Amino acid sequence: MRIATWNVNSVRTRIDRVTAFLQRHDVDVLALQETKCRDDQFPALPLHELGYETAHVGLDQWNGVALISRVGLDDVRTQFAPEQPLFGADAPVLEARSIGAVCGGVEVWSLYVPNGRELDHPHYHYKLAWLEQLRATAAQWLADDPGKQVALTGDWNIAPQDEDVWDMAAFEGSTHVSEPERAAFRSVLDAGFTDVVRPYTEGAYTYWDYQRLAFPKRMGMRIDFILASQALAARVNGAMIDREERKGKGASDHAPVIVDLD
DNA sequence: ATGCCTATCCTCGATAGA
Repeated sequence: MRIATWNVNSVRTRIDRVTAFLQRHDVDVLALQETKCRDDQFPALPLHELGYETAHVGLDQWNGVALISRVGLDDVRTQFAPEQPLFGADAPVLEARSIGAVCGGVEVWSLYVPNGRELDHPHYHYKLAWLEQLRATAAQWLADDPGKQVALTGDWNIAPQDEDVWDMAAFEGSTHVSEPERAAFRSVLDAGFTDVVRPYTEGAYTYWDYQRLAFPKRMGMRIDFILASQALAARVNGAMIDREERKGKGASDHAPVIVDLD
């Protein structure tokens, strides 16, 4: 079975790239982030025509996450826990940042971790609270069922190690590399999850800014991850980052991340 | 060195992205 995750940065703009990607890599389950549309705007038809089921949650033009599967799509949930933090000063809202379902016996989550914006911004505290609740929830899943096969996939908006950005000096005082964010990411690993892609893609990035020729200059970041529970990690036999997908006109600023299971 | 930012909408400027 092959599972992929991709911050597509608008699914409507890039639906042709999505269908081409699914076919090019023979993908069974694809988790999308930043679909940037409402449920009624999600382009499900071309995916159904290829034999995939779809589940999507999107409230407006911001955020939005989806699961696309041809190996089953059961028990769909549009928040990882009832306690998933809300955002907004006046009227806090549950943003469309997580969707999970059981696909071919694996519980797959498409996660879009809040960006954080600035270190002193309310969004940064929201990001840390969101990650802490995800950790607590995922730890409880494994406490209830140590053999559970779970994939926490998506755009984590954290570069966990210095090698995950092209130049640490360029990120002085920025989000994505701060110690609290890195500690939050490590705490998810400590809860019983493993980055199953890194061993196969040493030194690779998953994101390159649209500006300043970042992609050809190799000024990238590794911020998209597939974390697997122990039972799932034991099935992994390969992984890759589809850097080709970042090339050309109309590319997302993120590349898809793929993992292969026995 | 696959290109000098891109997507959205209550759209021509503001907001968000990382």
